[in-house]
Amino acid sequence: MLDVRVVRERPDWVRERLASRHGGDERFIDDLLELDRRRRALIAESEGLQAERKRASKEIGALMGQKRFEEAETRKQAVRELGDRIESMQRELKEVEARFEELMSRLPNLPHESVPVGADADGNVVVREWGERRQFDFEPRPHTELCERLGLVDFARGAKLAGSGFLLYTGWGARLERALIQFLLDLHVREHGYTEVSPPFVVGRHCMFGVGQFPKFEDQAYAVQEGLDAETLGRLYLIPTAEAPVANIHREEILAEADLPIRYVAYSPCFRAEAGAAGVGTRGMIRVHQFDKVELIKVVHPDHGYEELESMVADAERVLQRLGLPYRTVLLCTGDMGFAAAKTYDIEVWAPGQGQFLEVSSCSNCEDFQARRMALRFKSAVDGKNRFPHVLNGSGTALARLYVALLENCQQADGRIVIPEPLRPYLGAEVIGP
RNA sequence: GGAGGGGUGGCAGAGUGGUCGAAUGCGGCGGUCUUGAAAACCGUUAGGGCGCAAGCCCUCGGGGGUUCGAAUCCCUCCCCCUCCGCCA
Repeated sequence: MLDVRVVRERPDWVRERLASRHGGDERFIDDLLELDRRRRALIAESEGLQAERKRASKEIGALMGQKRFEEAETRKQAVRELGDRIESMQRELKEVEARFEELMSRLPNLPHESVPVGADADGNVVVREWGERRQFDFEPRPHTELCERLGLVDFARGAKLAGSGFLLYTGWGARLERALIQFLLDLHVREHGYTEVSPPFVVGRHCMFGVGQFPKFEDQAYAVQEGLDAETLGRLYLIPTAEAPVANIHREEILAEADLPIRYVAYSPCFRAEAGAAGVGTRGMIRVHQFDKVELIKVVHPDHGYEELESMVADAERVLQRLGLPYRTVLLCTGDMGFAAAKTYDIEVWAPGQGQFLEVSSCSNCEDFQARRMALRFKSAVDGKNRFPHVLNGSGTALARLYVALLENCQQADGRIVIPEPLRPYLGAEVIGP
């Protein structure tokens, strides 16, 4: 959620910033400002009347105390009419406020000044590349083929169970997935100082709203229903990312400044309906309805939001460095960023079997956009005022695509997979294959 | 799922229709005293909104209602606790 005051004070600037994203949203600014004016006028007026009623009611109480009942009755009649006016005014205020909130909640965050302006992914900027792409003396196979040959993932039976886009890992395939999760969690906990949490894999809609998933992207979520009770449909949602529960941990709290920074790491499966994306890269494990992810979340002082973003990206990159997987880090342009983000870096790992880079991490500073939506504040040690912290999220990293890259990069001519050194203790093997 | 009890400020805990945004205690912060600390004493300490400001309004789990007036009465939803049933 944007700060209304900023919209009020610098509407042209806000319009320009919004237009630099995907565009279109800037046209709501005039409506928004009009609703804001109307809203404040109604508040001022109805509060004046409320003050009057409050005073009069106290007087009535005093008259009753003095047993001057007739005078009290006369006053009551007048105050009753006042009450009616207040009520109708507040009904109108409520409507105006609902429309105002609706508009506010659908406006995306404003891009940070350091974000390149661009319409789509073509405007993104590669900020660094790491690692040498391996030279193969044979044709590197795609992960799908490797998985099938080695019996790591049973795509057909996964689809049989839950439909296409759901994976059944088997044998060493399942063990490798588990080893990766463990490796990632340990890396971030032991070496990067994050606190491990294990959240619910479903959240209420208030949490989805808090991180900016709702209301705009409700069509992308899996809604849960309890048994046969249709009333309960939509009370809970399968999480699309651990960001949904973890970023909301301290919602509606006022933290002490000394509590900051807070750094959490969490493993969770992620569920994405991917409505409208049917047929787009649906083969294999690159785009699926359920995948595992280790997520990083930070809640930090606004003065340090951007240094914390840089260190978060470094933490995520370390994953690929340790595994020896070549990658590049991309600064997203205004047109390619997510709804809540003010600045985002994507990390893309090289997948030789695909002949392309795969996005395995997306690290964003959402500034106070989410904190506003979830009423997350901290008390400033300087002036005692309550302020909104910056909330950051980053994948550290997504598993399915990391898995793809690992298999494709580490494959041998005979089809075996040589496991990267740091992962061996977790897997309990150096090589997968016959 | 059934029966009962309960949600008040950072915490504990009063308040059952009026001057109550809320006693008191603890904790926190500031001060006095002290070489320093403790103790004692004094003061201070919820959130949100509107307003240039003075100030005003709202909030006692959420929403709705009764009333001139609601923390207090009614309805409803949510959450927590105890017991029973079922169950990983």
